[in-house]
Amino acid sequence: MSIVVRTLSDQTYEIVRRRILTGAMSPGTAVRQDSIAGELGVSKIPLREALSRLEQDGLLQSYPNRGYVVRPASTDEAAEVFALRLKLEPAAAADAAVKASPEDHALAETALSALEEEMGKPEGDHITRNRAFHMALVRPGGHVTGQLVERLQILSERYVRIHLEPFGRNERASREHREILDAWKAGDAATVEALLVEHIQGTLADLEQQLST
Amino acid sequence: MSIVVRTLSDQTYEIVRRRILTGAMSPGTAVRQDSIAGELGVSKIPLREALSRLEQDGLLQSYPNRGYVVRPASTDEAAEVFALRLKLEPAAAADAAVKASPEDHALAETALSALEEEMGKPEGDHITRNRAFHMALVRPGGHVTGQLVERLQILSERYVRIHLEPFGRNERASREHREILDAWKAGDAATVEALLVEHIQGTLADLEQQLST
DNA sequence: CGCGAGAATATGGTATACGCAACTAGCGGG
DNA sequence: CCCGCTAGTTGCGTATACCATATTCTCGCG
Repeated sequence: MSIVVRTLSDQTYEIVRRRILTGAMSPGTAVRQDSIAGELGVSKIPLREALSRLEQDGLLQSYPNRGYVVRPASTDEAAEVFALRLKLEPAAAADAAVKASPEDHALAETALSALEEEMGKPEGDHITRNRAFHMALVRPGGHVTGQLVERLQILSERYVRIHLEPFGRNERASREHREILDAWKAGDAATVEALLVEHIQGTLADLEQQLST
Repeated sequence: MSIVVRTLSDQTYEIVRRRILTGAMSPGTAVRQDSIAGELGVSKIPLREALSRLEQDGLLQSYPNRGYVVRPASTDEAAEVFALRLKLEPAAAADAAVKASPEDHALAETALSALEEEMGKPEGDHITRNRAFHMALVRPGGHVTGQLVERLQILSERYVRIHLEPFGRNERASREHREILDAWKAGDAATVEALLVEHIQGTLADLEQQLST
């Protein structure tokens, strides 16, 4: 199915990204290239490629001759990211719902199954699966749109992971996922868009509630 | 002013990007890492970092163990990119108009002057200046928004450069730039948004006319 | 107590080597 | 005659070693 062979750069990218998203590398910390490379057992080329990609993702910032620093997270940025998601993602998914092929339907169904399975486990990484599901809804609509939405999801993941994961996702989100996928597979663009707006706003509301405490 | 010290990776990135945008490296051509590195007089690390960034920009595509290929341009993609620009850029500029500081005003004014100056020269690179001006209007609004819009501009630049540059930009675009900047500096968000929609649609219309011939 | 010169550190970059995947070409068999 | 296998070749991905330079730290001196 998906690409099995991934380069070391790809794997390094994902490992470091996870560290940032989970807060294992907290905002403001400088990235020590030698130590991370040694720790992961890779050399500078794949490591630097990974860092370069993370900078474009907005998770790192580079200062010439001083290296990379983990970009701070802020409530302002969270608001910006969610506003952009609301502007792009529902419409993109609605558009994709019309264009999706049977294989796309199968992929989305698989993604949701994987997510639901992971929701059961207490230590499961359901946030990654959640992103995969959301992306499956958007991808058939267009390559560029998909890339932009994915980037926003990566950024929003920081906030969701930090503030919402500890409490476990509520049942509402699961129910909504099912409804969204059903409308999506039926090609019902308007319903997909409406449900997704609601769904993202729901996540945002949960987030704001946590942030305000 | 802008950062003076730029890494070799940055410079390599810009050189290769320009080659792709101008069509010097046409879609479908494989990127021969050794030859390009030799030609530019850089080693693999900066070259590969540049290619990695260009892949995220959507200008290259990598196939593991087979290297990078210049991504094809298509009318479909052009339509997608312009639809996204219309969805994001006018609102972003309108938002930025409200937030912009006096320094931001000065930067935008400078960017427009630079653009107009370049418009006079027949061989001038006014497309790069055009992007800089558009970005100056958006940047004060938010970091993430700015990055997304910039990415869309880079992609749209391919089509503008190939299909519109040979004919020189018309007078209308110049007049519109002035009007947009005036409204922007006045903080008149609604007008900025309306004018920018019109402006982008105008470019798109020119493009479609060229593509249909 | 402040400051400046040198030491220590880390980044950015080069050169080189090597394994391995993927393309190519030629050879042999059905 | 064509197909499939095999050997050679190309070029990517990665590692290692090394250097130059910019930054940071330290420590002694005024």
